[in-house]
Amino acid sequence: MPLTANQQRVLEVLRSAEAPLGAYALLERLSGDGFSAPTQVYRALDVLIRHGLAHRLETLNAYVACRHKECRHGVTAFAICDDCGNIDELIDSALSSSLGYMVERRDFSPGSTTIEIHGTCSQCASALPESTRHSRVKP
Amino acid sequence: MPLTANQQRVLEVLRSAEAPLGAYALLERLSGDGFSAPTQVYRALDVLIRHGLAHRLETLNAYVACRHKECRHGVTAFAICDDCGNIDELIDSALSSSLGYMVERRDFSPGSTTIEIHGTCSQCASALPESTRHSRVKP
DNA sequence: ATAATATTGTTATGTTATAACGTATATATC
DNA sequence: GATATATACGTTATAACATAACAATATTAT
Repeated sequence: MPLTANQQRVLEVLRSAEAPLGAYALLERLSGDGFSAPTQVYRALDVLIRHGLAHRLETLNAYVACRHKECRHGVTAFAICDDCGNIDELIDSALSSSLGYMVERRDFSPGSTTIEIHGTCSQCASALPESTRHSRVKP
Repeated sequence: MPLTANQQRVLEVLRSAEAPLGAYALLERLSGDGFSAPTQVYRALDVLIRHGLAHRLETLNAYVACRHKECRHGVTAFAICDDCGNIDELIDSALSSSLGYMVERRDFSPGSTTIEIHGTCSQCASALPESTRHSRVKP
């Protein structure tokens, strides 16, 4: 399924970003490129997310490009480094199983699942002593 | 640790609610009781959440009282019924382990973790045939 | 070609959350 | 008790995030 010009542009900006971007941050980087209002960004994001090409991080109100070919897998967990803003997109079968069993035991029929783990990535942990570390994003 | 009057009131409203409440919904129910601005609600929520007496549901921008005595356990997952709005607060050691192994393998040092599972609870699933079901909250 | 579907740009508005300020009220420490 | 220190308070204003509604255009299928 082909993307429209606007959807392409939003995806490109997300892909070249080093950290998750909010909708208004995206808009800023796209203004002068035909984008002039938040609606346009949200619309493109909506399509990208439905196609598994981008993800919304609920705890940050921000968006990232999917790192995988396409994300139509089961459960995806996000490891979010509060220090450098880096996102790791984790797919783990043991985690999926645990979740599956847990909800099955409760007779709960799961739709979509959000998992976001805040913390410190290995690089930041080794680069900086605990005391001098500063949070770039909300914990 | 004792709660102030305002914090008590917010907690009471949350406890007597049947579904998660947004900050402005809380404010509405508390106006005429000394509350006149969102800041007051957010401040009380902040304390309640830090003390493990309430939780924020990131996918709903809403708040619930903790169902446990006090929630200073490890990871808590929320099963959110999109049909009736009911919240189930799940603590599962297998899930915690899976998460623990997963991040350990990546040398990620976890702080707080958010897990929210949208879907349909058992009551709603049996009460209504799939086709006639309507979503009360976002999926 | 024509109908049905999706996307576009624009304007306006709704919803959620925080900043900044001065005041008040507790909680310790002396 | 007096004094410092921490929190909590109410108020006003504004920031940040997201959607509604509309008319126009472009795409796709029949």
